[in-house]
Amino acid sequence: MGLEMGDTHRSKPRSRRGGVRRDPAAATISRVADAAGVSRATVSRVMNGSTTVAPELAARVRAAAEALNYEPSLLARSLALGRTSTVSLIVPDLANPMFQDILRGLSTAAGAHGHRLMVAESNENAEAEQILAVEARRRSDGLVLASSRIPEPQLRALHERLAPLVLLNREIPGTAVPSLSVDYHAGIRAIVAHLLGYGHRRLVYLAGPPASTSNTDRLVTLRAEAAGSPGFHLTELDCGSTFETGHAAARAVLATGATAVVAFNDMVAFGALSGLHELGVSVPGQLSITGFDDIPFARYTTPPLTTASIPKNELGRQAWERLWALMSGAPPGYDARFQPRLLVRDTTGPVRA
Amino acid sequence: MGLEMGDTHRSKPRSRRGGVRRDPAAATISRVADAAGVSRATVSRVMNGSTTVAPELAARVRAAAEALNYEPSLLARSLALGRTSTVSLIVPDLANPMFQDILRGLSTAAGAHGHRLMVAESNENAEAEQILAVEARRRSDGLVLASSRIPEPQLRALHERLAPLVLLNREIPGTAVPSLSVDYHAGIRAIVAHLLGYGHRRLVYLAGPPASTSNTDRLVTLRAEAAGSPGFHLTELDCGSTFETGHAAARAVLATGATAVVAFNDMVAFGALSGLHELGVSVPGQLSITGFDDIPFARYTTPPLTTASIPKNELGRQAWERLWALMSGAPPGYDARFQPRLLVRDTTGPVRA
DNA sequence: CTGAAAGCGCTAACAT
DNA sequence: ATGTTAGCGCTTTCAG
Repeated sequence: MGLEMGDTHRSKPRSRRGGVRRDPAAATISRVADAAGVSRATVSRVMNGSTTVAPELAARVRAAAEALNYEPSLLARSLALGRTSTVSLIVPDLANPMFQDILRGLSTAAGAHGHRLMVAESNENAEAEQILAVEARRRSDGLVLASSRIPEPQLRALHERLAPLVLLNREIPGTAVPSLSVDYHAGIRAIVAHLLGYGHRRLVYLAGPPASTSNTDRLVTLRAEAAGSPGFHLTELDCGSTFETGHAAARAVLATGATAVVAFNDMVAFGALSGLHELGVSVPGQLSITGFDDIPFARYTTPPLTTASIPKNELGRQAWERLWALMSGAPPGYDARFQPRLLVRDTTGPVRA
Repeated sequence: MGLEMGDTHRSKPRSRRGGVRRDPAAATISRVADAAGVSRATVSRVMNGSTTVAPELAARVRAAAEALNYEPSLLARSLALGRTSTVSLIVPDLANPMFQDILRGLSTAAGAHGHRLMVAESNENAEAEQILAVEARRRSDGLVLASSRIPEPQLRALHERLAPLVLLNREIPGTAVPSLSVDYHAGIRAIVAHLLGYGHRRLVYLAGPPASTSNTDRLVTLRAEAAGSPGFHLTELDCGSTFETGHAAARAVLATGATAVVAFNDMVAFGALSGLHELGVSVPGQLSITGFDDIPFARYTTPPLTTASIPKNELGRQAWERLWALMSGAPPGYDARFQPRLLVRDTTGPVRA
């Protein structure tokens, strides 16, 4: 099949200057072209399935590629094409199932369109997140920021450099950055109404990370509700967003004398539940607990957790849709604010007489 | 500061051929060079912190870069350098906390060395995994395959194309591919001994995905133990690796008449626990249950799950070390097989009289 | 210390 | 239908 190597495409001697070739034996488009006795353009055409190549030539090219174990460099291809077919996602905490679900939704949707996903975790650190965001964006064609902890001014200053950008649980008012979020206000109202209906009047809120805007949302609504309902007493406890912080807060919760605890999210609720259990407190007998997010484990705890469910996977999926639209110059969909669905399970009950 | 634009570095007119520039206004090294009145080489030197540049020139370059909002193209840089500073991870199931922990360990370690992580999920599909693996590898400098479901022959055929490659919970005997794994045999033996000590003689194994080699390991040991202990009766139930499958298996578990269930992993154990709970079965009163992995939730279930703990984060961290060694031409560390630690919690107890 | 030029591997407009 | 060539944006050797 005449697969000998030549150098017909390199008029000047290859003097091993410039960039570093990793594997000197690696097959390149030029080698394949030489081996098949065609031009690189033809090889490129064949590799990309162009129909305008004579069957015989195409066969020769394929044989050469096969023989040389040729695999086009995606890097070079990306550079030439101006796109990487990769998008990035940044989350505050990979350990949180909530973000993992978003990750899955995004990964799946992007994958279905031939795109890969790059992930990075900011560890709840706003500084780190900014660096990561810029770098991640530079390595890919688009970026999704989930529950970004970046303060508004910085985010506002940054958003143009990050475009195409999609925000999850965050928005930049006055800009066209697509945003998908959850109506935490509504979720909290539903939780409070549920608790009030059971006769609870003394609630304690296990607050999440201060940089979390959704924590602020919850707080604002909680305070408003407390202010609006006579006899409704609210205590706020700084907590965090993890099992551990929820678990550690058990004793403090007890000390407040509250009859119901509204946890920042399911992880915290789960931790508190466990901590309370260790202290011999029965739930919901002595104390009611609510979570937020409805992570997969929530329905399997004992007792199953009352929580506000949000469409995590959908958030990821739709983030992809918005991003894809942005990347292809189409109009992104309208911003959406998903309404949480209250799932009354067994960690809440009537207040003890 | 003389930041006007010029075209001194383009002898031929830029006729907008070849590759597609995404953003025509984007700052490139050439523009910065022109603006600063220096060569691209100098800009490159400055951007990469070379000390051999005259302070005055360096300042001019920095000013120009700043003014133009210049950000070097990581893509072009990667092409020239021959490396992407990115590594990839492929897991069967992103929903499994076990893999998420590995992901975190790897992500953190890689990040600390200035590398980014790319993830893909094979959804327990061996075919998809092979495609993903090859592509992921082509986009990055190295690959980690976690609990790969790729059959041995294919994996063996593929491993050279995937190098630098590190395997987690999998190995290719006879090759030099670094492998980090868990001694499932030992873990299962510890679990069985624990159960036998409580007087259990009829066990049921909730089997994981058939393609999982670690499932095979568990099975082999379980059968050996059963064969070696008179009176020890083992039933095998095909199950899977998720909550749902564990939950769905509850009734079947009961039907076996076993007094203890050995679940493939914590997720399955958790699902079974929940399913049994719904059927009014008390654990460990009527039935004992064990998991495997010790995912974060395991200690928070009610009752807390008896399981075999494995160093998930460490697996990710060390995977990075091996990969990094491979990529830098250093000898990778020795293969390691971590010994699970049995964590006796409250889902196991004496067999009912 | 700086610049010129070759090179990384691929794509696509243009010409034949 | 195929080849030629310019170009993607950066790095690095070499010469001065």
